[in-house]
Amino acid sequence: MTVTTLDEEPAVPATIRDVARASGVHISTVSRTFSAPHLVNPETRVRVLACAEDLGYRPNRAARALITGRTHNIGLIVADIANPFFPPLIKAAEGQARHRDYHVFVADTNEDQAAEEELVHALAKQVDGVLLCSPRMSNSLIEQVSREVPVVVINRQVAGLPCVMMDVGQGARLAIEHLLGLGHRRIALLGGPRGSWTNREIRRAAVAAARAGGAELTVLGPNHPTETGGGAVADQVRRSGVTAVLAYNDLMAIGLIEGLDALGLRVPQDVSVVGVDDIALSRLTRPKLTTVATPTAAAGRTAVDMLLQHDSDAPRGARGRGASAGDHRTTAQVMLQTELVVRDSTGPVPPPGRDGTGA
Amino acid sequence: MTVTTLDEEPAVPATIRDVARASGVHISTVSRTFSAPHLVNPETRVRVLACAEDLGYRPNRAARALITGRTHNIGLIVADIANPFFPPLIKAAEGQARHRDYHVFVADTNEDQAAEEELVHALAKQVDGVLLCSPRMSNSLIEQVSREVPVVVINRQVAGLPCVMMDVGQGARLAIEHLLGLGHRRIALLGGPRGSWTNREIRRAAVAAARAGGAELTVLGPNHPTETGGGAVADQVRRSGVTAVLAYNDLMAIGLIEGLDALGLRVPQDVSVVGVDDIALSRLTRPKLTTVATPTAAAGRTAVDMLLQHDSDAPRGARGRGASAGDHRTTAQVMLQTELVVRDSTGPVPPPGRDGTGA
DNA sequence: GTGAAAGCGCTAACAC
DNA sequence: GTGTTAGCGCTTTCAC
Repeated sequence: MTVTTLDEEPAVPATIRDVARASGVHISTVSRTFSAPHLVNPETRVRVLACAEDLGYRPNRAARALITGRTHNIGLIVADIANPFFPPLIKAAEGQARHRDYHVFVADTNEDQAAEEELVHALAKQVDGVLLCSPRMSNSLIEQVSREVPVVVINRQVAGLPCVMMDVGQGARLAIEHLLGLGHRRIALLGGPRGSWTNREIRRAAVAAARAGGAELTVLGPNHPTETGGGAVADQVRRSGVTAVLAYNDLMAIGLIEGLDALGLRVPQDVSVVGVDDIALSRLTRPKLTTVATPTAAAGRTAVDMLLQHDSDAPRGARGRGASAGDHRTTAQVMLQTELVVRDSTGPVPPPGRDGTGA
Repeated sequence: MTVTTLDEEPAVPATIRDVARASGVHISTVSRTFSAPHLVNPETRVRVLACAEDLGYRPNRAARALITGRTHNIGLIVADIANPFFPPLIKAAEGQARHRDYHVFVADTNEDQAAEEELVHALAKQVDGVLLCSPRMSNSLIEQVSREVPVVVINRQVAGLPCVMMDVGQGARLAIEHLLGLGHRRIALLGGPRGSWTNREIRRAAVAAARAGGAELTVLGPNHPTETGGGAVADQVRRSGVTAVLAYNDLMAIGLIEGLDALGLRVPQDVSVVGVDDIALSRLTRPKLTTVATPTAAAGRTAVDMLLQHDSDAPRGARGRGASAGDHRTTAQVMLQTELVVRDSTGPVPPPGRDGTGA
């Protein structure tokens, strides 16, 4: 009358108890076989392992996490996975995490602040830490989140929290100086999304560099940081009469070039355009894009390292209560260098009066 | 001598017990307040909710999953997140999942079959189902995985498993017919990665269409499905003397165009090139790419729907043992239509002897 | 080296 | 409508 388990494929995953029963030991011995093999008699170990293999047993990481407090997962929240800026960062983070036996869960917020907040809370208990990439949240919200789960912020500076930044300010300065060197004196800055730290940094540096060079800088924006967003301002750029544009990112720069093209303006003959990011795409368009290269892969790796630096520490939550998310970890702030890559989308300032905009 | 919890920010996340203590009810009442609010007295409910809010309590989804058997997460495994083909699919899947109160965890396998297998196992217990996108695994491995966790396969046909496919075969046929119509009779097919179902479908259809049109089809490959992979065969294409190429995907097509350009061959004047996927990028290159558009967003949405169609069913594993991963769900197989988008990378066959390759 | 027992945070019968 | 109890799959003292 009892239902016996036949030697078939398991309809339901085997648990630690099934393995214990099959190998004739207590469940704690099975547990040890997987989490502390050296504590178990070699003979017992091979027997247990054989039975486990046989039953297709795999430790349930979620159950383990409930007691150890460590899931061996890390969360990575990005604004827009379709923006080619992010994938290299994601891949680098995944690679680095894998080396340390961690898995990365990626979540996309669609550039939406509310989604961002909701996601980070949903992830909080399922991961040992979260990489917040280019967050659009307010600083205070980020701080609040960081009390719930360890956080490393990428592409933003938040006091008291570990941050990995790329020096886009320096990059923007180099870009402006490059344009000044080509003779440009009327320059536009294509602003990015509201709430973006990167955007603020670029603007601050660009404004300063332009002023220092005696150039006039027009700020256009905020804009959606996509090709569409860049294309949408082409007409505005034309009317503004500038001879050069620094865009918030490559996608916008490329969209702008397309848009200008449709209006009959050539890049770089009529207008010079500089992007930021150096996404793979920027080498594939015609003209190839002059841009500020950001070390995205390095940022991903560094962020993972910073998050996992206390890997061997006491667990958070559960048994090992005490270690608050943010405290006692060195809250290092790392600034990675950027560089200007000059390609074909920038050129000498056109002779005055060359098109209808006057000079 | 006892450490009392002060009214400070929680150093450790509040549990259901903390809320119970604070609101003077039993933990099961707190539980009900969150998972079945209608079963609890409105007055009690508001009190509990207030305390919960106060303590910053959030139900631990992992602990809940342990008992309900449902995590409200779904896993999405892709070959290469940096391939622009995937992000639209990912975003669509995420959007659809969110509507049903599910979260999507994305994992990247780096086109590596072993990583793919490892990842799917690691994910299995943390999600209610897995979307296997363009898997490189063998069919038998996929079937094995599907006994561990519900699976929906995207971009591949596996007997007995729910699949969402895009009819790239039809697309390839249209592409070849388009080239035939332009007078091309010597055509190359740039093969994609080994183990790709899409690759096999394209080849099968292209070979058939070419034969039917009396054209000669040279198959080149397998190749890595990236720009680099496409650029690497440019010389081979030139030497083969073909006048048109159908590439496994847009990335390879774009890489090939770059490579041909470097060899002094113009597209489409000297060689016509067709891609597959219609990634956003294909509209941004010069020449704009003629390509087979695949409904990636629809595929993502459909796959989520298929995975979640038994949403309200008994839980898998845990208490509700019995429902095996793959059984009793309608294993529908959906084939989504594709279409040919003609842009600027294809043109009439060049006059014979136009370049050194002869005719 | 191994077993017994407690318990992680939570839900789900079942009483009352 | 609420409390009691058992237990999800696992780890971790503590004995022996």
